[in-house]
Amino acid sequence: MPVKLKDLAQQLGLSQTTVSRALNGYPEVSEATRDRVLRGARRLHYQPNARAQRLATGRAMAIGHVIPTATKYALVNPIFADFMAGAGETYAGAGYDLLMSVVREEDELDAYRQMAARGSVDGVIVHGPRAEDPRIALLKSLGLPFVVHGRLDGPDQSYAWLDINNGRSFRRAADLLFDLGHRRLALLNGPEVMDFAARRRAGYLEAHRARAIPADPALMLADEMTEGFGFRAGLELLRSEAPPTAFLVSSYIIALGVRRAAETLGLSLGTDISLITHDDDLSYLNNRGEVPAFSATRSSAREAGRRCAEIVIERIAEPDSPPLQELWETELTIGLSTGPCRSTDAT
Amino acid sequence: MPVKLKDLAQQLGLSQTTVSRALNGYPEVSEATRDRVLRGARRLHYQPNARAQRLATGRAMAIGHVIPTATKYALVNPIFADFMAGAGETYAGAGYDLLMSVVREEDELDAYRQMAARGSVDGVIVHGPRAEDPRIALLKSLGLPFVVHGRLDGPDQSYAWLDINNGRSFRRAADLLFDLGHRRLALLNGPEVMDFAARRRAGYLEAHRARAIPADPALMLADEMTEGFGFRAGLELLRSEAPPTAFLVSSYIIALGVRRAAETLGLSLGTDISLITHDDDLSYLNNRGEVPAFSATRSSAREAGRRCAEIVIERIAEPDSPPLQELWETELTIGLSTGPCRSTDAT
DNA sequence: GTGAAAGCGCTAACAA
DNA sequence: TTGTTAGCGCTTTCAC
Repeated sequence: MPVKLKDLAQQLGLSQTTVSRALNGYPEVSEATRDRVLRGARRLHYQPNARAQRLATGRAMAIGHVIPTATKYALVNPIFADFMAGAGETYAGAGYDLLMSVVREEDELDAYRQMAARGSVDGVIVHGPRAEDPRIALLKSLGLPFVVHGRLDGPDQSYAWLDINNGRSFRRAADLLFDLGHRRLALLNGPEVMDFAARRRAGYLEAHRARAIPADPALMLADEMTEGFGFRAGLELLRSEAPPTAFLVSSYIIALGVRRAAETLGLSLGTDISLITHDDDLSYLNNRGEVPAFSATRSSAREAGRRCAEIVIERIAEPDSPPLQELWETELTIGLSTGPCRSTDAT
Repeated sequence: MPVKLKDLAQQLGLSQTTVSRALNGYPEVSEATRDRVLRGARRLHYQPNARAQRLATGRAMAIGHVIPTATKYALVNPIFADFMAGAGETYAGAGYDLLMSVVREEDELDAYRQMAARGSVDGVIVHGPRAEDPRIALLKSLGLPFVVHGRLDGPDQSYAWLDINNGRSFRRAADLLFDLGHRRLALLNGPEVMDFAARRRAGYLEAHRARAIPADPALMLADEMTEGFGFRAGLELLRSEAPPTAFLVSSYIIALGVRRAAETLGLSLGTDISLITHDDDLSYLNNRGEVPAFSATRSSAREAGRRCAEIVIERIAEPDSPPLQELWETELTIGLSTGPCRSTDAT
C-alpha cells in the first residue's frame, strides 16, 4: 500500500493542503514547514498519485505524438528518434509524460479527436506537415495546444511551428555545386506534398534562377525516401544521354541508393560525381566507414525535439499568447562526397 | 464544455450508475435501457473523461515503454518502429495508451520505479534484455506486470517473454553456408552482453561443432551495430591472410558496412563472397535497389508487437497466472547475397 | 433492473 | 502561514 498525501499529512501533524502546497512549491508556506514536509516525503517514500493529480488539476500532464504508420513517408529514421529523445528529456524535466499513438494514416485525425475528447493529453506535437494539412485546422477547432515541427504556407499562420530553413539550405547546396563548376544538378527529393520537400525544391530552383541556369525537369525527381528510389533514379540519370554531374538528395537513405548506383556504374563519389544530402538526414555517406557528421545531426534533431517540447508546454500554460515561430538555419554536409566538376561538357 | 456522465444521465432521466453500467457493458442493465443510453451517448457526443476513469478504477489504462538513449545499441531501426506500431494497434483496440519514456541509460531503472510509484502505467514491455538484466528483478519487486521482448538464461524463468529463436536461426544460416561449400564463416555480431547476440553466437558455434569444423576466433567479432563496424571488420577480415568466404551478420546496418567493404575491395556479394543477415534486421541488402524481404520482416515485427501487447494486457488482468513464454521460429533471408563458395582453398 | 451515496487521492477556493 | 471544505468525473458497493 503506497503512502498517500493523507498519511504524510498525518505523520507530520499538518493538513493535506499545507503538505500539498509545500510539495508543489507554493510560496505561502514557510521554509521551515516546507523543509519538514520534503524531508518527511523523502523518508516515507511518498510519491503523489498521478491519476489523482490529473483529475484534480484537470490536466493530463502528458503530450501526445501521433505517428501515422505510413510506410511511404518513412518516419523511421534516427533523426526522429533523436527528436523524440530531446522532447522526452524536456517532458521529464517538466513532469510531463509522452503519449505516443501509432495509427494507420486514415485514423490519424481520429487519434487527435480522441486525445482531446478523453483529455488524455494537454497538447500535441505535429510532425511532418503536408500541404493543406487538415491536422492544423482540426487541432485549432479542438482547442488543443500544439506545435508543428515543420510548417506550411497558407493564409493562416496563427500557429506555433519550428522549422529548419529547408529552402535556404538547398539553395546554398546548389550554389556550392555551381561554384564547383557543376551545371547539371539532379534533385532527388521526397514527396513534394510534404512541406519540407516543396521548400527544398524551391531552393533548388531559386539557385538556378539566380544564375540563369535552366533547371532541367528531367533531373528533378521526387518519390518516397527509400534506397530503392535513389538507386533506380541514380542509375537512370547516370546512364542517360545528358547525365548530371552532381546529386542533391533529400535524405541519407536516398543517398545510399545513389551511392550504390554510382558504384554499380564504376563511378566514384566526390570524384566522378558529387553528392550532397541534407544535414538533417545525413548519415552513412562518407567513404570511410565513419559517420562523422551523424552525431552533430542527431544532436541538432535532439535540440529541435527539446525546443518543440518547450514550445508546446509554453502554449499549454498560455494558450492565447502569440504563437512562437522559429526558423532554424542548418548546415549542409558536404563531407567527402563533393568535389569540383570533372566533366568536360560542364562549361 | 464537454458533456459528462451527469449530463447524459439527466438527459436520459436515468441515474449515473445505470448509464455507467450500460456504457461499460454490465449485464444487469436491460437491453432497452442500454440501447437508449448508447444512442444518447452517440447523439450527445459523450466521451468519458479518461482522467476520472483512471482515478475511479485505480488503473492507468496505459502501458509503458522505456527506451534508453544508448547510441551504441541503437534501438533506432525500422523493426522497432514496426514493433511499436503493432503494440500500439493492440493497445488502441483494448483502450490502452502507450506511454513512452526516452531516458538516458543510467536513468532507466528510475523510469520504471517512477512509473510504478506514480501509477501512470499498468504494465510495461521490456526491450532487448541483457545478461543479468536488473530490470526484471526490479519489475518483479515493484509488482508491475511486464513482458520481455527477448529473454535470458537464468535460474528464474518465472516471467513472461516473447522471443525469436535466435540460436536456431544462426545455426541454420551457418548450416546453409556450410552446405554451399563455405568453411570460413565470419560472424559479425552485436554486443554479446545482449541476450540475442549471445544466442546467435551459440547457434553459430553449434553449427561448427556439429560438422566438426573448427570455429576460428579471429572470424568472430562483436561490436556495436553500426555500418562503421561492418565496414572496418569487413575490410580487415577480407584483407587478412585467411579471409572468410562468407559473412553472417547480426543486423542489416552492419551488413551495409560489409557490402561497402566488399565493394571497396572489388568483390561482389553473392559471387565472391556470401552474406547473410538476420531476417529480423534485414533491409537494404540485395543488389537490385529493391527491398523485397523488408515488408515481410516488418510485418513480423509488427506481429511481435501485437503479441507482446496482448501478453502484457493479459498479465495486467491476471498478474498471478503462469507467465506466457513464446519462442518464435524465423526464417533467415538469403536474398541475392548468398551463393556457393568459389574460393579454391575451401575444401 | 435501477438508484443513492460513498469514495478514488489529490488540488484549490475560501476562511481563519 | 495554515486549515476547512468542496469538488475533479467517474466507478462501485449496497440497498431497493
